[in-house]
Parts: sequence; structure tokens; C-alpha cells
Amino acid sequence: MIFSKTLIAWYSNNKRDLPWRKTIAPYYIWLSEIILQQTQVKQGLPYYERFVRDYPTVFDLANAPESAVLKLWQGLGYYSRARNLHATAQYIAHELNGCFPNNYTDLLKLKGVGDYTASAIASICFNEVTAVVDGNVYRVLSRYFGVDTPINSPKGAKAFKQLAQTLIDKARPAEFNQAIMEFGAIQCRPKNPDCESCPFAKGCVAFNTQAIAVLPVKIKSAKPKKKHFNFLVLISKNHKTLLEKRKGKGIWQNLYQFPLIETKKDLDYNAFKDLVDDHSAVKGKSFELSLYNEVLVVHKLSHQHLYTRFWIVTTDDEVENAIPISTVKDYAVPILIGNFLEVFNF
DNA sequence: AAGACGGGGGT
DNA sequence: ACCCCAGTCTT
Repeated sequence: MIFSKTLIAWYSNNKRDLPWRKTIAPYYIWLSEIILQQTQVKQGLPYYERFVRDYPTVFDLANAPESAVLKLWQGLGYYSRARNLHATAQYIAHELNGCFPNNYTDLLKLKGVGDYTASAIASICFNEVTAVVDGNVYRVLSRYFGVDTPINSPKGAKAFKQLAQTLIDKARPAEFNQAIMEFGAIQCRPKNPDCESCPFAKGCVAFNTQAIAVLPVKIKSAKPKKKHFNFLVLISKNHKTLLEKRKGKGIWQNLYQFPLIETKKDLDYNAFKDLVDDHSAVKGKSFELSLYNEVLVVHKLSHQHLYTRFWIVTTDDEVENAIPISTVKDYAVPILIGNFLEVFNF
């Protein structure tokens, strides 16, 4: 109880003014929580503003084509969030008459809503006493209580959820949940936390045992895999180019890209030219190939490093399924492609 | 239990 | 180079 008292007092003095704190409407809270998954407030904020502007109700979001939702999500990453967001909006609009589930258990059944998000919505919108556990909460609790169970293990997830649940203010679950996250983001930061002015310093195990730097404990993840991407930037008759929609299970599902040739290693011009000769886009056509970037573009994701070259393919022939270059901007593309489009003078 | 899934920012 | 971010889903 003293913990939550101190925490909520800190929160009332230090909380940021954020748009989703001015409402408890489930649609807006849900939207903000999905956007903020694995995403810092600073990065997510402009996306939230644009989604609220373009889709003011869950019906507006449900009635939009997925392509438009992905376009608005472009650059935010983890695109399954956008696909699930859209699917869930359709489910709520069409199956539930626009009414969100009003408790943790039912919220948890929604696509893209896991333990954290279900707890956040249930507490903020419906005052349900269910504790959120996100990266901030792991950090605050592991340090204050000196818990060294790895946070990214099933055991850790269970232990920290349980601990948070014992601490939550049963009279003000929404305040408590938002307070502990805000405290982790602003005061109990990963690096250089502000322990000097921290109201919890006296009772903080990590602070009193010089363990701030080693908590929370996290199991190391595998090193990113290296891949070689070669994009064919076609420029054909009548100022057209070719985009393909990514399908299957991998990254950037349902986003668009230039025709891709993935290779095991970096190829020189002649070796790559042989591959292009066999590519369906230009098979049997006369074309000219030139390398756009002598220096590899390295695009780093959390689980893979993409070593990328853009190849310009010009032809005077007609190309099947080519689209006007002026319409490329309307497609949702990975930021790797988006960056290229910004500097390339089509 | 371990990977896959993005992109930006901090140290 | 490595870590983290208002995590979730699949294998």
C-alpha cells in the first residue's frame, strides 16, 4: 500500500501529457496500446494522431481496406500489429456491434491482444484490478525488490505478474498501472536511472546493493542472421515499374517491394546479371542493368541484418503488371524501400 | 523454451 | 556493437 501511495504521488507530479490519457474510450485505449507495443511513446505518438484522425471510430477502421491501414502503419514495424488491428476492428464492428469486450478474459481473446494489452484495457477502461507487466514494470520491480529471475522466461513472466498483482492499488488500478509504466520510462530508466531524486531509493534493493546495472536479468537472444537482398528497380516503357506484394510468413507480410532476388552472398555484376536474365520480370526481354548503390545498404532488424543492393533495370519493352511510377507512393512499403524511394530520382 | 517479427534511439 | 522500447504469436 505504501508502494502504490508513493508511486501514484510520483505519477501525479511527473506524468506526461499524452492524448490517450484524456479518454477511457476502449477504442482509443486499444489503439494506443497496440501502437505502443515494443514502441517508444515518442515514435508511436504521431501514428496515434494519424490513426485517430483518419479512423475516428472502430467502424471507420473496420471499413478501410487493409492496404490503407498498412500504409498508415508504414515505418512503425511489427506489421502483424496492423493486420491484427484491422481484423479485430472488423470483428468488433461487425460481430459485436462496435462494443469492446469489457473484461480481461474476453479482451485476451482478441487477435493481437496478449496479457499486457488485455490488462491495460481492462484496468484503464473498466477499472478491473489486473496488473500490467511490460518492460518498464519488469525493470522497476526487479530493481526495487532485487528479483533476478530472467524476465524473458515463462517463470519470470509468472513471478512478475504475480508480484505486480499483489502491489496494485485495488481502488485505483488504472492509475497504478499507468504510474508504474511511466515511472519506469522516466525515472527508473534502463541506463542512467535517476536514483538521486528517486522516492523509492531508500527501500530499493538494487540501489542499496549496487545492482542497478545488472537488473533486470534477461536471457540473451540469438545473433541476427545475415541476408543478401537484391531489388530490381524496373523502369519500363511509359514510365512504369514493378512492385510485388510480399506473401507467406516472413517479414513485411502484405507490404510491397521491388522484385527481390535473395542470394547467399554478395554477387558481382556479371554473376548477378545471369540471375536477372532468368528472372520472370524480364525473361526474354532486352534490358540494361546497372547497380545503383556501390556501397551496400545495411538494414538492421532485431533478428536479421539485410545487406542490400538496388539494381536499375531499364527496358523499352512492355512489362506485364507494371504500374505507373507516379503511383508507387500509394503502396505500403518497408522502410528499407521507403528510404530508397526518397533519394532515388525516378 | 526459443524464434520470428521492425524500426528508432541511447550508450 | 549492444541494449531497450506501454509484446504477441508461432513453432
